[in-house]
Amino acid sequence: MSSTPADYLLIYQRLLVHYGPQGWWPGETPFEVMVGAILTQNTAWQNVARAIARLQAVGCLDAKPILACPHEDLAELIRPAGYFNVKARRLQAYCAWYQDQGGFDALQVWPTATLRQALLAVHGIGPETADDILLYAFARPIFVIDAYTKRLGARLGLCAAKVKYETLQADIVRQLPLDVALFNEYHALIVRHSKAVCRAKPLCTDCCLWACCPHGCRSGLHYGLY
DNA sequence: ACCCAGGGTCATA
DNA sequence: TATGACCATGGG
Repeated sequence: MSSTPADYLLIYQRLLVHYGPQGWWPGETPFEVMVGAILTQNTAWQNVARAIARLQAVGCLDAKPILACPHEDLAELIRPAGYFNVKARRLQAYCAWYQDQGGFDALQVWPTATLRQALLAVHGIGPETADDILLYAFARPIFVIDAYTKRLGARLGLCAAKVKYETLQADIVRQLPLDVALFNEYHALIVRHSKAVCRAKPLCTDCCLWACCPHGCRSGLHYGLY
Protein backbone atom coordinates (compact mmCIF):
# COMPACT_ATOMS: atom_id res chain seq x y z
CA MET A 1 0.00 0.00 0.00
CA SER A 2 2.54 2.57 -0.97
CA SER A 3 3.08 4.76 -3.95
CA THR A 4 6.19 5.89 -5.68
CA PRO A 5 6.72 9.67 -5.60
CA ALA A 6 5.11 10.41 -8.95
CA ASP A 7 2.15 8.00 -9.15
CA TYR A 8 -0.57 10.53 -8.50
CA LEU A 9 0.94 13.08 -10.85
CA LEU A 10 1.11 10.46 -13.60
CA ILE A 11 -2.51 9.50 -13.00
CA TYR A 12 -3.51 13.16 -13.28
CA GLN A 13 -1.68 13.58 -16.56
CA ARG A 14 -3.27 10.51 -18.09
CA LEU A 15 -6.77 11.50 -16.96
CA LEU A 16 -6.34 15.00 -18.35
CA VAL A 17 -5.13 13.73 -21.71
CA HIS A 18 -7.97 11.21 -21.90
CA TYR A 19 -10.92 13.33 -20.76
CA GLY A 20 -9.75 16.92 -21.22
CA PRO A 21 -10.47 19.82 -18.84
CA GLN A 22 -13.75 19.44 -16.92
CA GLY A 23 -14.32 23.11 -16.11
CA TRP A 24 -15.49 22.71 -12.54
CA TRP A 25 -17.20 23.85 -10.33
CA PRO A 26 -20.60 24.18 -12.04
CA GLY A 27 -21.86 27.42 -10.44
CA GLU A 28 -21.91 31.11 -11.23
CA THR A 29 -20.87 32.58 -7.88
CA PRO A 30 -18.83 31.46 -4.87
CA PHE A 31 -22.00 31.36 -2.79
CA GLU A 32 -23.71 29.11 -5.29
CA VAL A 33 -20.69 26.80 -5.11
CA MET A 34 -21.05 26.67 -1.32
CA VAL A 35 -24.74 25.82 -1.54
CA GLY A 36 -23.99 23.17 -4.12
CA ALA A 37 -21.27 21.66 -1.94
CA ILE A 38 -23.78 21.14 0.87
CA LEU A 39 -26.62 19.94 -1.31
CA THR A 40 -24.50 17.43 -3.21
CA GLN A 41 -23.64 15.43 -0.10
CA ASN A 42 -24.27 11.79 -1.08
CA THR A 43 -26.50 13.02 -3.90
CA ALA A 44 -26.36 12.99 -7.70
CA TRP A 45 -25.52 16.40 -9.15
CA GLN A 46 -28.53 16.52 -11.43
CA ASN A 47 -30.82 16.55 -8.40
CA VAL A 48 -28.73 19.30 -6.84
CA ALA A 49 -28.97 21.39 -10.00
CA ARG A 50 -32.76 21.18 -9.79
CA ALA A 51 -32.76 22.30 -6.18
CA ILE A 52 -30.45 25.23 -6.94
CA ALA A 53 -32.63 26.29 -9.86
CA ARG A 54 -35.65 26.30 -7.55
CA LEU A 55 -33.83 28.47 -5.01
CA GLN A 56 -32.75 30.80 -7.80
CA ALA A 57 -36.27 31.03 -9.19
CA VAL A 58 -37.65 32.45 -5.93
CA GLY A 59 -34.68 34.71 -5.21
CA CYS A 60 -33.50 32.45 -2.41
CA LEU A 61 -29.96 31.84 -3.60
CA ASP A 62 -28.38 34.10 -1.01
CA ALA A 63 -27.59 33.95 2.69
CA LYS A 64 -30.18 36.46 3.85
CA PRO A 65 -33.25 34.99 2.14
CA ILE A 66 -32.19 31.47 3.12
CA LEU A 67 -32.02 32.55 6.76
CA ALA A 68 -35.35 34.36 6.48
CA CYS A 69 -37.03 31.35 4.89
CA PRO A 70 -39.11 29.13 7.23
CA HIS A 71 -37.68 25.62 7.55
CA GLU A 72 -40.69 23.96 5.92
CA ASP A 73 -40.51 26.24 2.89
CA LEU A 74 -36.76 25.87 2.48
CA ALA A 75 -37.03 22.09 2.75
CA GLU A 76 -39.71 22.09 0.06
CA LEU A 77 -37.55 24.24 -2.23
CA ILE A 78 -34.57 21.91 -2.03
CA ARG A 79 -36.68 18.75 -2.06
CA PRO A 80 -35.21 17.39 -5.33
CA ALA A 81 -31.77 17.20 -3.70
CA GLY A 82 -32.94 14.64 -1.15
CA TYR A 83 -32.40 14.65 2.63
CA PHE A 84 -34.28 17.94 2.44
CA ASN A 85 -34.91 18.33 6.18
CA VAL A 86 -31.30 17.63 7.04
CA LYS A 87 -29.96 19.87 4.28
CA ALA A 88 -32.32 22.75 5.03
CA ARG A 89 -30.91 22.85 8.54
CA ARG A 90 -27.35 22.58 7.25
CA LEU A 91 -27.87 25.39 4.74
CA GLN A 92 -29.21 27.69 7.43
CA ALA A 93 -26.41 26.79 9.84
CA TYR A 94 -23.90 27.58 7.11
CA CYS A 95 -25.55 30.85 6.15
CA ALA A 96 -25.73 31.97 9.77
CA TRP A 97 -22.01 31.40 10.14
CA TYR A 98 -21.26 32.91 6.73
CA GLN A 99 -23.16 36.08 7.51
CA ASP A 100 -21.75 36.38 11.05
CA GLN A 101 -18.25 36.33 9.64
CA GLY A 102 -19.05 39.09 7.17
CA GLY A 103 -19.52 37.06 3.99
CA PHE A 104 -17.11 36.28 1.17
CA ASP A 105 -15.00 39.43 1.22
CA ALA A 106 -14.23 39.08 4.91
CA LEU A 107 -13.55 35.34 4.77
CA GLN A 108 -11.38 35.68 1.69
CA VAL A 109 -8.50 37.12 3.72
CA TRP A 110 -8.45 34.33 6.32
CA PRO A 111 -5.47 31.95 6.26
CA THR A 112 -6.43 28.65 4.69
CA ALA A 113 -5.85 26.52 7.79
CA THR A 114 -7.93 28.87 9.93
CA LEU A 115 -10.72 28.92 7.39
CA ARG A 116 -10.77 25.12 7.17
CA GLN A 117 -11.02 24.74 10.93
CA ALA A 118 -13.86 27.24 11.07
CA LEU A 119 -15.74 25.49 8.26
CA LEU A 120 -15.43 22.13 10.00
CA ALA A 121 -16.97 23.65 13.12
CA VAL A 122 -20.16 24.53 11.23
CA HIS A 123 -22.94 21.97 11.61
CA GLY A 124 -23.21 19.79 8.53
CA ILE A 125 -19.79 20.66 7.12
CA GLY A 126 -17.42 17.68 7.11
CA PRO A 127 -13.97 17.35 5.54
CA GLU A 128 -15.09 16.87 1.95
CA THR A 129 -17.65 19.67 1.97
CA ALA A 130 -15.16 22.00 3.67
CA ASP A 131 -12.53 21.20 1.07
CA ASP A 132 -15.00 21.63 -1.81
CA ILE A 133 -15.70 25.11 -0.49
CA LEU A 134 -12.04 25.92 0.10
CA LEU A 135 -10.95 24.80 -3.37
CA TYR A 136 -13.90 25.75 -5.57
CA ALA A 137 -15.30 28.82 -3.80
CA PHE A 138 -12.21 30.30 -2.15
CA ALA A 139 -9.66 29.04 -4.69
CA ARG A 140 -7.34 27.66 -2.02
CA PRO A 141 -4.84 24.89 -2.91
CA ILE A 142 -6.73 22.18 -1.00
CA PHE A 143 -7.09 18.72 -2.53
CA VAL A 144 -10.57 17.22 -2.22
CA ILE A 145 -10.84 13.56 -1.25
CA ASP A 146 -14.04 11.63 -1.90
CA ALA A 147 -15.19 8.03 -2.11
CA TYR A 148 -14.04 7.86 -5.74
CA THR A 149 -10.55 9.03 -4.83
CA LYS A 150 -10.26 6.40 -2.13
CA ARG A 151 -11.57 3.66 -4.39
CA LEU A 152 -9.22 4.64 -7.19
CA GLY A 153 -6.23 4.72 -4.86
CA ALA A 154 -7.16 1.42 -3.25
CA ARG A 155 -7.75 -0.36 -6.56
CA LEU A 156 -4.45 0.87 -7.94
CA GLY A 157 -2.81 -0.42 -4.78
CA LEU A 158 -1.70 3.06 -3.70
CA CYS A 159 -3.57 3.27 -0.40
CA ALA A 160 -5.54 1.18 2.06
CA ALA A 161 -9.25 0.80 1.36
CA LYS A 162 -10.17 2.43 4.67
CA VAL A 163 -7.51 5.11 4.60
CA LYS A 164 -8.28 8.17 6.73
CA TYR A 165 -9.32 11.31 4.86
CA GLU A 166 -6.44 13.53 5.93
CA THR A 167 -3.92 10.73 5.45
CA LEU A 168 -4.77 10.17 1.81
CA GLN A 169 -5.02 13.91 1.27
CA ALA A 170 -1.51 14.46 2.59
CA ASP A 171 -0.12 11.50 0.62
CA ILE A 172 -1.52 12.84 -2.64
CA VAL A 173 -0.62 16.48 -2.08
CA ARG A 174 2.96 15.46 -1.34
CA GLN A 175 3.23 14.21 -4.94
CA LEU A 176 1.75 17.27 -6.65
CA PRO A 177 2.69 20.89 -7.23
CA LEU A 178 0.64 23.16 -4.95
CA ASP A 179 -1.50 24.45 -7.79
CA VAL A 180 -5.15 25.48 -7.41
CA ALA A 181 -5.93 24.90 -11.09
CA LEU A 182 -4.41 21.42 -10.95
CA PHE A 183 -6.28 20.46 -7.77
CA ASN A 184 -9.49 21.81 -9.28
CA GLU A 185 -9.10 19.77 -12.44
CA TYR A 186 -7.80 16.62 -10.79
CA HIS A 187 -10.77 16.11 -8.47
CA ALA A 188 -13.20 16.75 -11.31
CA LEU A 189 -11.33 14.28 -13.50
CA ILE A 190 -11.48 11.56 -10.85
CA VAL A 191 -15.25 12.03 -10.62
CA ARG A 192 -15.59 11.99 -14.38
CA HIS A 193 -13.43 8.90 -14.75
CA SER A 194 -15.25 7.02 -12.02
CA LYS A 195 -18.61 7.66 -13.64
CA ALA A 196 -17.40 6.86 -17.14
CA VAL A 197 -15.64 3.60 -16.40
CA CYS A 198 -17.18 2.00 -13.38
CA ARG A 199 -20.38 0.62 -14.88
CA ALA A 200 -19.01 0.00 -18.33
CA LYS A 201 -16.83 -2.90 -17.16
CA PRO A 202 -14.14 -2.34 -19.79
CA LEU A 203 -11.13 -4.56 -20.01
CA CYS A 204 -8.38 -3.24 -17.84
CA THR A 205 -6.19 -2.48 -20.85
CA ASP A 206 -8.95 -0.27 -22.24
CA CYS A 207 -8.68 1.98 -19.22
CA CYS A 208 -6.62 5.12 -19.64
CA LEU A 209 -4.94 4.36 -16.30
CA TRP A 210 -3.78 0.93 -17.32
CA ALA A 211 -0.15 1.96 -17.63
CA CYS A 212 -0.27 3.49 -14.14
CA CYS A 213 -1.31 0.31 -12.41
CA PRO A 214 1.68 -1.09 -10.51
CA HIS A 215 0.16 -4.56 -10.81
CA GLY A 216 0.09 -4.38 -14.58
CA CYS A 217 -3.47 -5.66 -14.61
CA ARG A 218 -2.31 -9.11 -15.70
CA SER A 219 -4.23 -11.30 -13.30
CA GLY A 220 -7.72 -10.06 -13.99
CA LEU A 221 -7.90 -9.03 -10.36
CA HIS A 222 -8.40 -5.44 -11.41
CA TYR A 223 -10.73 -6.21 -14.26
CA GLY A 224 -13.08 -3.30 -14.75
CA LEU A 225 -12.27 -1.89 -11.38
CA TYR A 226 -10.98 1.53 -12.24
C1' DA B 1 -37.08 -4.42 -7.26
C1' DC B 2 -32.53 -3.03 -6.34
C1' DC B 3 -28.38 -0.10 -6.24
C1' DC B 4 -26.18 4.09 -5.97
C1' DA B 5 -25.33 9.24 -5.90
C1' DG B 6 -19.52 14.57 -5.98
C1' DG B 7 -21.45 12.92 3.09
C1' DG B 8 -22.26 14.04 7.83
C1' DT B 9 -24.24 13.51 12.47
C1' DC B 10 -25.35 11.02 16.31
C1' DA B 11 -25.65 7.09 19.45
C1' DT B 12 -23.38 3.10 20.94
C1' DA B 13 -19.37 -0.32 22.15
C1' DT C 1 -11.36 4.61 17.53
C1' DA C 2 -14.79 2.42 14.90
C1' DT C 3 -18.96 0.72 13.47
C1' DG C 4 -24.21 1.32 12.33
C1' DA C 5 -28.68 3.79 11.76
C1' DC C 6 -30.47 7.57 9.73
C1' DC C 7 -31.51 11.05 6.35
C1' DA C 8 -34.70 10.91 0.87
C1' DT C 9 -34.89 12.08 -4.11
C1' DG C 10 -34.23 10.41 -8.87
C1' DG C 11 -31.78 7.64 -12.60
C1' DG C 12 -29.99 3.30 -14.34
